[in-house]
Amino acid sequence: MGVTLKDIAAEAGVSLMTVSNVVNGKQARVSAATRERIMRIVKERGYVPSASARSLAARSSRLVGLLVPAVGESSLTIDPHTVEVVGMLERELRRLDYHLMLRGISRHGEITEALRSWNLDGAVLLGFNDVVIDRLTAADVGGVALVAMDSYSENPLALEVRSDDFGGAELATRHLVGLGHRRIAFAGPAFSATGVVRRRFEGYRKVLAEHGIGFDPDLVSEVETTHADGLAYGRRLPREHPDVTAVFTTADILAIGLIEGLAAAGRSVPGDVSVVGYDNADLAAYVTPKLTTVAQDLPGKAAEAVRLMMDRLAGRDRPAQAVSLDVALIERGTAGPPPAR
Amino acid sequence: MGVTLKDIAAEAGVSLMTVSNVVNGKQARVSAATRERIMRIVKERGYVPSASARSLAARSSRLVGLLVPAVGESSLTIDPHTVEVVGMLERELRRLDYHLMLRGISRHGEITEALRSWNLDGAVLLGFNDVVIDRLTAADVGGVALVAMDSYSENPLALEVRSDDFGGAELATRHLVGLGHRRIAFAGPAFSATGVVRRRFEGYRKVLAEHGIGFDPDLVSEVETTHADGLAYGRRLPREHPDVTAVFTTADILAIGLIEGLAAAGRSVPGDVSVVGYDNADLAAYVTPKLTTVAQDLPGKAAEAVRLMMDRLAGRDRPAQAVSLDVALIERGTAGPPPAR
DNA sequence: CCGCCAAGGTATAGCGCTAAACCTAGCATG
DNA sequence: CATGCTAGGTTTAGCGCTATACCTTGGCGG
Repeated sequence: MGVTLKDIAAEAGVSLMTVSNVVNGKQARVSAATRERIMRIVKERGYVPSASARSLAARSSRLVGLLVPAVGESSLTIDPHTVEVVGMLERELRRLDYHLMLRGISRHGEITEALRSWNLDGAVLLGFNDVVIDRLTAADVGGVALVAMDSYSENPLALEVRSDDFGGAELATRHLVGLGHRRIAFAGPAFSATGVVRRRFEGYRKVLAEHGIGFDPDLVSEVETTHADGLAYGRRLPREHPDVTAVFTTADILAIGLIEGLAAAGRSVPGDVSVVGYDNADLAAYVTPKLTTVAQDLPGKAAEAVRLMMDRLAGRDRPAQAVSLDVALIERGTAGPPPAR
Repeated sequence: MGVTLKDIAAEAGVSLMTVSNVVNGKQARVSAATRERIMRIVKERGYVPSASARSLAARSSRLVGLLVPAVGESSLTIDPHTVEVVGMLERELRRLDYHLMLRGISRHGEITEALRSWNLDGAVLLGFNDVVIDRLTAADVGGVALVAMDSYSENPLALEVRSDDFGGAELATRHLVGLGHRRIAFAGPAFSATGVVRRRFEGYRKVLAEHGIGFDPDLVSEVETTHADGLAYGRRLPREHPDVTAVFTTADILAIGLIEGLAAAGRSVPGDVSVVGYDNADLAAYVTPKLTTVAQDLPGKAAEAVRLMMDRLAGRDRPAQAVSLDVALIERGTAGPPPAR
């Protein structure tokens, strides 16, 4: 069916290797005239190299895995703010003539399997918690450039790209403190899920301490990153902690649920309670009032991931194996001064 | 580095083909005792088959492409409601032991290249307009099972999965008419982009006609599927057509922008103007008031796409090569009776 | 005039796997 | 006893490509 190197070689009256060299741009070995003749035939015949044959012979696949957790039989958990990163990764990699394989991972061993089976040159780990990354051993990932996103494992096998979560939390909390809030709650998922939440929590605590505000563990709530859980939290918050005037959350979707819950409990935002989200999802700008939130540098994240991976593939590792990207506070309508007593 | 069939064969004292047969579950050829011995060694040594070698030798890759338009150097255009479909596709395919390759397509020839280079068994075309699909010729796709999503090309080379766009529009428009609206505008992107919008438009027209409501082309506006364009449209609508009391839009995000624009122009939803969206995106439930919209069967879409593809791969094509999935109207808070005069 | 080198190739040997044809007991059958 | 069949393998011949070693020229310095 397909045109192969051999066909081209026969038509051009040269050896197969010469065609291979031309197709792969190995300039040194071929005269300009031959090269042009071959290229013309390649175009004419619509020759497309076989990636599997290449990968087999060259022991490099120019394939990068995009590994995403898949809980059991359920669908992939690509949250909306991750989608953008995926799109950007694909573009960057395509520019470098790499391809992306999307793979859900439900058991730990599947990471290894995917890497080995497809002979992946690299992989991006999206949304895995640090434990999974720490469990990867050198035996698992021989020679594969692994980039973990938003992890705080210090596993030297994995390159890491993340936002400055500590700094983002500082920004948000400082903003609330600056507006005059003193009873500021923290809502986010369990720490164990990923170091990200812990870093944000630590940023929050640090700012409280800086301003001499006593830390009250009661104001820290474990809330999943969903609208429903945010809603439930918002409903009970005024009852359980009527003195809370502001909430820092670790996700926009949670914040939006929270605001709806507060409304259901008769509290207005930002009149009675201020809310700050995290991620600056598109949707943050679509709700009313528009959400004050912390924005991550998504394009930067994708670009850094690719850069780190390419550096490792090229063997030029640099000292900094973990990159932390800047964040910014986006002030919109959900954070204001606390209500006058 | 990797363990190969040969290693296992040597250790088990059998030929390489026997191991291959065991690994691939070709029961007939191997005794149970041998099979178990081999499986044990396979487990012990952590053998993982090489996908490239398989794909080369077997002329089938168990790889499915997910082809998405990429405009020039820009990032992939996976809209949020598409992401869910992607996740579901991945899961379904993984269950069947297929893998997914995500690939942005910026030039027409790239579809062919991707198919051939990786020896894809199948591909899902996401978000391409009908023209692109019509341009695919048999030469391009020899033997590849192509499934186009949301297209209305009648190209026999492509299997097609879509929602009942005509019916969805009927549902929405009928709902508005039922509430008493007579001046109902239609807002969506240009028809040329995809047959989807045209089908929705036709559904809208049909219901108007059914109820003896004259069709006014002035009430049809070309608005891109973005918040910004919806906003702009909402701002100018009351000025240009003060008598319009309802708008049917082809996308939630557009509808949400529209509502904000109407508010800016001093019109309230649904008090002054009713709005119906399309897609039932998550965000439709997060805005205030919650958006009345048409829901598509996303899981069904993914499942049908995989089913059609597997049927074609197995050679059991059925007559219906295009599947149309049911839609449902989700009544929430943005559609009500027209204001009393 | 010889040795040597660079330029421009070619020949060979796989990469790891599978499809297909082939082999060989051992046993039942007519 | 020749025949055929089946179970349980083995052998052979690639799939399309790349790495590596090798082979020719012709030109040039010594």
